[in-house]
This record gives sequence, C-alpha cells and structure tokens, in this order.
Amino acid sequence: MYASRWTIFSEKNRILAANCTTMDNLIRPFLERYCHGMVLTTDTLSELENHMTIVKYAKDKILLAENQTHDYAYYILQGAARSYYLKDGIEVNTWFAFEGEVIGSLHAYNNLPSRETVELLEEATLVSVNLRTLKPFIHSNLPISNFIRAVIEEYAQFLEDRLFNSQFMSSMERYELLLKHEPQALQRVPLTYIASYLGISRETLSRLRSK
Amino acid sequence: MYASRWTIFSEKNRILAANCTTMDNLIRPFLERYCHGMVLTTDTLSELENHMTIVKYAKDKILLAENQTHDYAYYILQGAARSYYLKDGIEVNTWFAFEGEVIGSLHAYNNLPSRETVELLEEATLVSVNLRTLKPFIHSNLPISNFIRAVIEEYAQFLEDRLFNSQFMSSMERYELLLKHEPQALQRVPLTYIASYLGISRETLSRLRSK
DNA sequence: GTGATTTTGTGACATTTGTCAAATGAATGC
DNA sequence: GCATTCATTTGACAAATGTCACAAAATCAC
Repeated sequence: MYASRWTIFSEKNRILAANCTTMDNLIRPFLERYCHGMVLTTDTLSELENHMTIVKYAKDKILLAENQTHDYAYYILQGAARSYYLKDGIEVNTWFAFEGEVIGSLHAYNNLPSRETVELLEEATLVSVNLRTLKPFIHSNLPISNFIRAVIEEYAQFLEDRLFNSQFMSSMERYELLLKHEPQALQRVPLTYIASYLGISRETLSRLRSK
Repeated sequence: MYASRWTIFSEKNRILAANCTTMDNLIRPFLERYCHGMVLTTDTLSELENHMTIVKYAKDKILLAENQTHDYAYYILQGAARSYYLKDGIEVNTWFAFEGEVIGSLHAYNNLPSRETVELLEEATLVSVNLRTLKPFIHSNLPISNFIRAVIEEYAQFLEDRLFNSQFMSSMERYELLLKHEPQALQRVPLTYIASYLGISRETLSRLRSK
C-alpha cells in the first residue's frame, strides 16, 4: 500500500524486514492511536509518512542529549527508554517509556535545547518523526494539525496526571502506582533509577519495598 | 468593531463597561497572545468571539468544582485564583494564577469531571470560553485548530516546566522561584496556601523564610 | 476602637529520610 | 569456574521535616 515510502536506515534492520510483510504494519498503530475517529486520506497518510522512518538502535544509545536541539520525536515500537537530568552532577530520572509511547518534548518541538538526556535502556525499534520537515505542514493542513494536536493533547494529559501524582501522592503511593501502571518497569528498570524517579534514596526505596 | 458581539452577564459589570470603549480591547490581549504571527481573519475572530464572554465574579467564587464536569475555560483579565485538591480531607494547593493566565484543564476540555477545585482569591474579571460550543469548530477550521493548538502547546510547556521544577528543585529553591516569577503571589496568597503548594508544612516554610 | 478570628511565627519533641559504611546477592567477562 | 563488577539490602547515626502546643501579629466584624 504505502509501505514503499518507508526508508529504513538502521544497520540491523534485517530482523525487522523479515518479520513484517509491509512496513505500514509497524507505523499503523502509531497513526491510528491519534486519529480518534478522524479519517486520514491517503494523501494525508502519505504526507505524514514522508516525515517518518523506522530505526533500530542498540542499548545505551542517547536519543536526545542535554543542551542540544533535536529534529526528531520517536514512537516506541519495541524497547525501553529513560530520561534523566544532571543535578549537581547526579542523575535524576524523570520518566521511563515502553512500547506504544512517544518520546519527545515541547523543547525539541520548538527547536529549543533539551534540558534532559534520553537514553535507551534496551535495544529498541522506533518510529522516528522529523519535526523540522513536518512542522510547516501542521499550520497549513487541517488533518495534520488535528493529528498533531491529538498527540500534544495526550502529552499534556500525561503531564497533568504526572504533576497531579507528584503533588498528591507519597513516595510509597507513587511506587505502587508505578507497579500498577507499568509493572514491566520493575523488571526492566534498575531500582536505582526508580528511586531517583520517585525522589527518594535507593536505601529508602529498599526499605519501603521490604514491607 | 466586533464589540457588539460580546454579551455581558455579570451582575457587577458596570465598572467594566465604563472603563472600556469597546469590549474587544479586553479580549484582544488573549487572542493576540496565542496568534504567534498567524493572521486571524475577521470571520475567525467573529467565530471565536461567539464562544467567549466577559464575566466578573466575587472573591471565593468556585470556578471549577471537584468531581464535576465544566463547560468553560477562563482567561484572567484582573484578579487571582488558586486550585486545590482534597487529600484525606486536607486542601493541597496545586497552582495560583494571576492576570494574563489561562484557567482550564484537559479534563474540562475532554468533558471529564475535574479532580481539582478552582477558587477565586480576589474579585476577578475573566474571559469565559465555552468549550462545548467551540470544540466542534476546532476540528473543521484550520485557523481555530492552530489557535487552540497554540493554547494547548503553551499549557503543555507550562506543565513540563512545573514538573521539571517539582522534581529537580528543593522546597527552598522552589520558594525562591515563586518569589522571582510571581512576586505578587507573596502579597496576594496566604502563606498557608504557599506552603501547601510547595509540599511542606506551614512551620517549615516559616522557618525557611526567617533566613 | 475593641474583641474575635485568622494568619503567621517559635519551641520541644517524634518521625522520617538521607548519608555513610559494610554485607549480601546477582550479573558479567575471561 | 572464578574473579570482578554492579545492584540491592541492612545497620547506625545525623539532619531535616512534621506534629503539637502556644504566642504574637495581622485582619475582620461590629
């Protein structure tokens, strides 16, 4: 259908290509998730596709580096990532992301240098979205404007929820919430990072866990 | 110009009407703030105006009540507001807003019940935006879609900043940030609310201040 | 103005959490 | 397999913060 439009530039893409008859099978979950009943025409899909590619990176790859501007946002098809900030030389973890989540920030979107560093926790397969080339179309194309608004709305809702939780919940409650919402986090993310994410020391988390 | 479109339904609106030759002088700062160079045609402005009115409320007025859905968002022309949440029967303050800021949440926008209560700290003059009647136009009108996206983008940026600060800054640093960014807060918001906003007890804030 | 109410500040003490140090457990490389 | 490294747990103590009680100050109502 429109698979031919996908350009693959990962070195290790063979596994990927072998497992999927068409590339659009990979990108479709991303597009459908933010359509919310809107009908995207073939033209709109093609236009969106022009700014997306599928990439595969090894563990520890830095997707976004602190103090640098970035042209891409990512959608995780497979893998896990974390974001952290250096406060007085110490890493403070801000979030973890897994399959089906978007990695991006308004700083990148607005071409401002990133405050945080985003690093892969595992080898990952991602949809890479070129914000620079996509952005001009957002202002002039209604379906794309609506699509991007849906992405940003969900992101803002995510931020609202996180802020709400960080203000109203104790460390223990937030730990339990993480267990409930992302039980996989406990298997895939070191406890040191989780403690830092919760805003408590490793030792305190360890003691909370033993109850 | 297009002042006649404004319907005023505040009981105390006489002062307001007397101070402004045209009502659009009041709404214009709100519209211009989110245009970002976009040109809004007279038609678009008229359409936006159809969903906005100017209202005036007394101190302690509840703008949004917890667990209820709300049809309006607000832009503060004059006055101050606070948002709080009841945690185990205790008020936890989440934010304060002053002139030139928007009062709204994605929960209201998405017709979901509010988790927080928004209350006026002073008598206030507001631009009230009807989300229910405006929303259908967003999806079908590009300039309006872009305008609303600009509002949501700024809101998300605000949330990103707040979340960043709440994770990386100590209570004292966040207190100093509040002093710097909203020095008026100290004059217009009781310290009890500020302590709750910072996530510390009144007593601890009092001790931090005396240094 | 005066008394009542609300807001803010201060001291004593309990609780929580961080810090440092060391031990245990798990994963990795050769 | 064994040594090495990293992650996690546990204990002892110090520092920070919360809680409670009450005093001082400011604000409000009449």
